[in-house]
Amino acid sequence: MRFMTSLKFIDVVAREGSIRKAADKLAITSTALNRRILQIEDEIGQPLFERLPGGVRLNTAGEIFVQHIRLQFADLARVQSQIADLSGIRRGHVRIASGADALRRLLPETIATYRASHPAVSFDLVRCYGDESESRLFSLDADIALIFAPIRAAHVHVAATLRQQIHCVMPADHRLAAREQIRLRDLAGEKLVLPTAQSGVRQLLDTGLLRRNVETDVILESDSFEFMQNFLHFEPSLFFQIPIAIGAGGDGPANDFDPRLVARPIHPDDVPAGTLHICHLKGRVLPVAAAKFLDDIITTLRDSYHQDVDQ
Amino acid sequence: MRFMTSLKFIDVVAREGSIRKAADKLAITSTALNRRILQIEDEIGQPLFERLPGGVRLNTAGEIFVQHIRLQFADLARVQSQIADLSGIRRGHVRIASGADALRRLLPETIATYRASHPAVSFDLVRCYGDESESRLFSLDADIALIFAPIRAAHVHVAATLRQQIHCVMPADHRLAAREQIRLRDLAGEKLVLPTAQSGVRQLLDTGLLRRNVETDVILESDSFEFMQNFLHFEPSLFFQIPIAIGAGGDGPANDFDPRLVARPIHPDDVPAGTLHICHLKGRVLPVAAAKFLDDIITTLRDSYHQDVDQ
DNA sequence: GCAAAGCGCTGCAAAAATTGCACTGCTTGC
DNA sequence: GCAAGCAGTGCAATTTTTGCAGCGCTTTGC
Repeated sequence: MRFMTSLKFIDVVAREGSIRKAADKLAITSTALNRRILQIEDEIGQPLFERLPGGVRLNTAGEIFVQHIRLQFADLARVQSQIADLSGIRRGHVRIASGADALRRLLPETIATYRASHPAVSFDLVRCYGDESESRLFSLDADIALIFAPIRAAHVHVAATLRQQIHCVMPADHRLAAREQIRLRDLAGEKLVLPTAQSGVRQLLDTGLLRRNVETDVILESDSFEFMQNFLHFEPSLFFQIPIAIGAGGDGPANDFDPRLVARPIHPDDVPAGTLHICHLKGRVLPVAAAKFLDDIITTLRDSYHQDVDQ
Repeated sequence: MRFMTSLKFIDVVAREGSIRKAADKLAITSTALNRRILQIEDEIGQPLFERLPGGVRLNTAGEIFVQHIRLQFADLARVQSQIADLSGIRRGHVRIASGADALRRLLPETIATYRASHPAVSFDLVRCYGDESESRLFSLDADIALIFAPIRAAHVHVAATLRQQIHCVMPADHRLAAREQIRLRDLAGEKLVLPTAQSGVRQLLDTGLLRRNVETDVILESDSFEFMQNFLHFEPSLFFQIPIAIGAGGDGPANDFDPRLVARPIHPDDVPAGTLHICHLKGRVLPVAAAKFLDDIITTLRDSYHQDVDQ
């Protein structure tokens, strides 16, 4: 897209924070890039960047303009996929930002199903915590975000929510495995494996544990659910998940939760249920492929996971 | 805006329906323009125009793309005015499409009041009928439309509505001037001066007259309310207006309705009240100036005209 | 029925722009 | 106080865009 290059250049400079670095990335000389930026600033009538000793940074006008640029790119992509649709090709690209919770089963399954009927649609999946997911929506680097945490920013539109009770995962022969529900006081003295502090699961757990003053033994902290689950086979301990991450509740053939492990819900009086938010940027027209995929996620949750989905 | 020229060119070609005509308008050669269009079609991967013997016409892909282009231009204008706002200049431009009804008092008064506090904001006013107003919103040639007629297109967002009973305007010494309300049967044999068939007032009147089979004498048809009002001084006859067009109801000093004429409402059982719609394009973020002006119109109607405004 | 006019499109040379190189002035970090 | 890294500038090379002349085509008018 020749007519978008100057705009793309500005976007990259804004991201890199330096004209020279951006020029490197764009495979042109810094002088050419510099002049393009000066020219556009001239056309706008105001500088878009502050010149700092170590590079450049967007000023307020630049922030506004770059946001406009990113929206243009996203909208152009939408228009292109819409035009491609006309010739029956049905191609497109969907960019998702998701917490680790949805990576075990929900997203792999939904994406595979979607691609079965639309093989020309490609996907981008970035695993990140709630705050980054939100900012990815805002910078239009993601079309859809799955966030298991409270939503902070006003620019996020929540298309659907799903209540999830935190479960305690343990070896099948653990003394707590006999219980139907776990109380927090049961965890006293137990060895815990916890997700990092940024995780929504951890935040919910922490408030419960702090309030009740339960003395626990946190032996491991990780941002990888897979690692934590594997760890349990080597040192008996407890870790925590939400149902969609466990894969329980799904009725497909691939309920792949490890048979040597069991999951028991924590009593809702101790730790309240959290909310999985399925979101996109407020006021944005999603590309056809992304809009359709968003529908698919919600349908999958309702039909296959038998979960109450609020829309 | 150098980086928008190619897009502007496509927009103009689409409007002109011919590359050569568009090239004339843009003050370049048709060959240069032609090649720019071929290049963009190449980048899009599909033709945007059908080549006809007498010129070119947008195909479906082109329709989608041109709509995108126009939105970009409108959004760029919004961004620019937002950036200008930062430096405290508060400039901007508001484009209005309105029926003749709002031209007597509502728009002059509201625009003047607005400009008193924002002297750097300029206005564009195009007088047109409902259908054209709607298409102007769609082609982003207008930010705001005032339409006294039913809304047809789905892409129009109605920000506020105002019920308006049609009034019959006549010389003060007319035999009907004594009545508080006019019935359609009173009009039998009267000489009528009517707005053109495209006008909302005319459409409402026609359905009433047809249903009741009233025999009338239409001596004049015009699209100019001013002309029709002046005509009444030379040949006693009846013409029709809605309150905001008469200027009645306003409590400002400029109730400029001609003292030699009087207006009497038509009985609502004969001709139902019509609706004035104040609209903008659905899903569009209006430029700051336009958004503020839209608020002002609604406030003026509510406060100064004491009209019930539905939002 | 045939010429004239109008249309989109192409080869080629001129004009205009963008780019890269060498270099300046500036600040920061060691 | 000197090297390194930054944005910006003059100038020549390069790439892109433009204009001219002309082609093939269809419609219009006599």
